Amino acid sequence: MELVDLLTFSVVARSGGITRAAEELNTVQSNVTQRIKALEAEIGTALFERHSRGMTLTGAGRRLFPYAARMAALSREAVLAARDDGEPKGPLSIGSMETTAAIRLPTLLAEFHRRYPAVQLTLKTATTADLVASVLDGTLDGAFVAAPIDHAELVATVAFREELVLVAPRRFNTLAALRAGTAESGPTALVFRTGCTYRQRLEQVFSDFGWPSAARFELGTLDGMIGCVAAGMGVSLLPRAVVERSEQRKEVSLLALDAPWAQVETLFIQRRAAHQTSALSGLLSCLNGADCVVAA
Amino acid sequence: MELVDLLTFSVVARSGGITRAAEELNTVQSNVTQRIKALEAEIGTALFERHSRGMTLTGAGRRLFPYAARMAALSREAVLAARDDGEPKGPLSIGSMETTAAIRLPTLLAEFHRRYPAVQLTLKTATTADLVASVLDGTLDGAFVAAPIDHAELVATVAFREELVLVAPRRFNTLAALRAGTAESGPTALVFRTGCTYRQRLEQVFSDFGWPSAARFELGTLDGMIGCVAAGMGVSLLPRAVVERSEQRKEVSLLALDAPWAQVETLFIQRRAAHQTSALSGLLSCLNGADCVVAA
DNA sequence: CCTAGCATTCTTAAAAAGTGAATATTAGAG
DNA sequence: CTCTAATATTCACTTTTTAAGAATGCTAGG
Repeated sequence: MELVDLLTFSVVARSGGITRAAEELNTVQSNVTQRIKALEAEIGTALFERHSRGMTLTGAGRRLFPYAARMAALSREAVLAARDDGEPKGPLSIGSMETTAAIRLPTLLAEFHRRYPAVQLTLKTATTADLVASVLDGTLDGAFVAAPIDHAELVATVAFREELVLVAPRRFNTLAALRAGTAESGPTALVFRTGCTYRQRLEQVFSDFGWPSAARFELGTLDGMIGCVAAGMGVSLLPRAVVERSEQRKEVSLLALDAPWAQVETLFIQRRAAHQTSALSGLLSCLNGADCVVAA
Repeated sequence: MELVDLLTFSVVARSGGITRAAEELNTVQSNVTQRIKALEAEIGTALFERHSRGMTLTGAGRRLFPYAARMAALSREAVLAARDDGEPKGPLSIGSMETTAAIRLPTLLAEFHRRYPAVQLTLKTATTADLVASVLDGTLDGAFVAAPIDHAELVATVAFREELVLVAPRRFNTLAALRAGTAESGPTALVFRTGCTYRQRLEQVFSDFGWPSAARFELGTLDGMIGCVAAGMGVSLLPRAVVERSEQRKEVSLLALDAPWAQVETLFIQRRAAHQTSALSGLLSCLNGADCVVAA
């Protein structure tokens, strides 16, 4: 059994047919058929059920499938480990939640690139659940996700601790004032896109305040959001560090929340079993060394 | 990079030379040379340092080496997982300490074989340290070893709890009598071969009794040992369950020890990451179901 | 009862891997 | 210092494996 066979198997299983798989693998049907047949002969069981509109996995195929992915990931890792002579270089795939990417990573990654210019870093932004899955299957070397993460295969370290504050128009300088000065259903919530943890948190907070059905306004950029708050359009929930400058410029009010609402941790996760590349070590040293962890 | 290449690499690394590796792989030198060269080209680094009397691994080679073993183990496991349809069958490699193999396993394995005749079980006996290593590298599916085992990659379950008792000649019916009736340096210790946990324990007990330099007499069989004790040759340390019959036949005295000396656990260990074969599940169900766990 | 989409089979061409002899390199013996 | 034995490498050649393309067979859906 060779890795090519497993790759072929994997693609056929995913695409559900020899023809589609052949296309994806840039080869012809007959070739794929032979590979699958050889694999089935070697293992001694049918891996697919054939029907006229494609193939589906048998029980044996379903059991084999995860191994194909693991073997592929392991072989990739092996090559990287062999190449990795301690000098951070080569590819490094990192994932991040949207907000962290927007707020925290620019400075971190700039520092990282300054220190280790030979690393080709790619950043993928997605939701926490997606990122966890990607790290687990080896697509990503690591990711910044929202706490809590509790998975036996993952190692998590606290990357950032944020204090979330309500960002309100200047005229509301206390929570009481905000409550008094807005409609029954609450102020408009200015939020990032769905899947963002801060957004979920804001919705919890609003619910706790008795504003479960407050209006939502979705924005894509941090500056836009602060601008909208300053213009009196609504309130938002953001890390204090990010909006402190805006407060000092007297554009907005920052309203502190009770600890359970305010505390939020961003974790950096990586696979427990994986070899830690020098590039990844470099990133972690940037994380720790570059004073990026903001105390709550 | 294919699995064959990694196997070739692995053998060359282990044997330290192309010629020896070629022999082991049943092929010719030139072939191995080509494979290694191709692998090095693909990875982009030299994996071996060539000198006139063979080859040794470079840094990159040393980093790659463990992956070769892991990939091989994973591919073996993949095939077994695919073949395993829930009906215990096929090969199952189990390790055990000598003593456990002699004392506990016969009934357990008989029951196991009765229930699952399609499983081809092989039993390897060795020391705990060896067994742990074998389980970790995938050579064994599981092993019975002496507690404590604390390794992140292993899962351990208590298989047997034994009460160890001093087995003494019939005339010593108390510990005091034994102390009084033997020489200053203590009685002869009848022990299994080195590496056996009960032997270590007996040596600790003797040391605690002030007999650090008592004579040792090494025996290979349990019956021989009991016979020697009965003949008044010395004392031994064995699980109570094993020697109870001998006591009832008034051949020997059983002298209980204080709890810390008497308690000993036999663990069954398996790799955490590994797929649990049906055969292995079957063995575990025998362990739990067959009332093999003797309460302390 | 066709037809379109799919898997399989077969033949042939190409690529890869294996073989064996020749060659180069070097440590150690004489 | 030279020779020898052990070793890796190179090269020409053979065998095996794999890929490609055409042809065949199967089946659901119109």
